[in-house]
Amino acid sequence: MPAKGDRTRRKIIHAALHLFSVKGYFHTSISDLLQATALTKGGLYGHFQSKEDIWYAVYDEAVQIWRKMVFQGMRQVEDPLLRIERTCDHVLRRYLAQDTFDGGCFFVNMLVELSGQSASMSRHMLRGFVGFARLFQSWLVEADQRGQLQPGLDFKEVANFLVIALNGAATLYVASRDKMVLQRTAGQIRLYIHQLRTS
Amino acid sequence: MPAKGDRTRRKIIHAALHLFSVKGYFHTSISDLLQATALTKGGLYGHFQSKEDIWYAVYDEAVQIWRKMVFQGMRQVEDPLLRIERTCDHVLRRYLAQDTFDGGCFFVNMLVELSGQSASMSRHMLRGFVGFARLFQSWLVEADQRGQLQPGLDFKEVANFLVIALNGAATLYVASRDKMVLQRTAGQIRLYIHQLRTS
DNA sequence: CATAAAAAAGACCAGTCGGTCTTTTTTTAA
DNA sequence: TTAAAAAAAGACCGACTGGTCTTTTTTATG
Repeated sequence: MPAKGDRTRRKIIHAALHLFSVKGYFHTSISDLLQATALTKGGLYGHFQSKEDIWYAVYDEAVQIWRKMVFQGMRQVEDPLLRIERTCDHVLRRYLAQDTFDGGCFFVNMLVELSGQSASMSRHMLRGFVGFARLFQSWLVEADQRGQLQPGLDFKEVANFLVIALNGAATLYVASRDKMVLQRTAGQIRLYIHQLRTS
Repeated sequence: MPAKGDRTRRKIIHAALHLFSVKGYFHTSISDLLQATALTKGGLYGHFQSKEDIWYAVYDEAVQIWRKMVFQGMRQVEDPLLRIERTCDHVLRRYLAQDTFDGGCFFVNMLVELSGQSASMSRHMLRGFVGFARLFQSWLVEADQRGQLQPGLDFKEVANFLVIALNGAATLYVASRDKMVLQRTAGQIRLYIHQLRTS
């Protein structure tokens, strides 16, 4: 079983993850990738068929890292509303504030850049965002079954709004590099979630 | 007074505004611009010194259009909280939902794409976003002076959160093209603002 | 209508783009 | 240690990048 190839492949993926995050997909050239990996064209194209191919591998890797950061220890949190609050907090104060990928949020950056450019790539990402919203929605349903929620709430709308707030924070943070943006957002999201509770 | 030149200049700006919105700044080539304006290099570079020059002109134009759409009739609204609500609604249901520039929100798209690429361009835009947040903040102060707000609110934080929510809606809308995203966000923002009121 | 100035044309530039292909080197396993 | 396979090298490709510059055409004005 060849081991060297896997290592190189991973090296490419991580270099690309960093570059795509910071420079964007289109503005990252193959030469940038070659420089970052100390490879040549032959070396790189032996592992991937195309730039787009690299992107899909990068996306998968990014999802794995993101999941690990954001949902860590979340199974033990029994209160579903607290789980939502903590998850949002992890997105803002861990994933974003610790500059996991540099260049802000890989997913939001790519979503904005690739929408209208590559139908398949943006569809791919959109599925991720929708899945995230649906997870929040299921936790809201869970909270409702426990009688924790105010009556008359539209769960889908609330879940959507949370994802949107996180996305918005990522856009403003990437430009300002001001961690206050993240803290303020975390504060308001907590407030918002508290107001969903039965008073 | 030459009139033809101005018309061509405007034609370039509008074509670029559309292309930058849909394809992004880097992914829009000068040839794209030439094709869209039916000009040649000589014609285009007679009006602008560089691609970046075009961008700055496009930005100014975009701001003008955005302002007109979003703040229309807002001076007559005396209740500052209602003014905030209406402005957010205009951003979502007019500016975004009517696909003013195609490709979602020009400002958010550019902010994400150009952050970390061009310090001057992203600083330029960031100033716009900060100004928008400050406007909300001043309206919140106004509302507070009228005794309309709950005690203990952080105006800066609230203003920031509103801008962030609008930004987030733009990112999700550009990818999904689902107007429900905008309606849901409008609903939640209204709810959020209502909860700021003295109960 | 003539003329000066503005506008547009388009050939040209060096550099870069993503990608291919043959050759060489390195790694792996017998 | 050697042979097969995997990995990497790097020359090469056509297309395209943003931008310059001289020439031609169009426009506005006396």
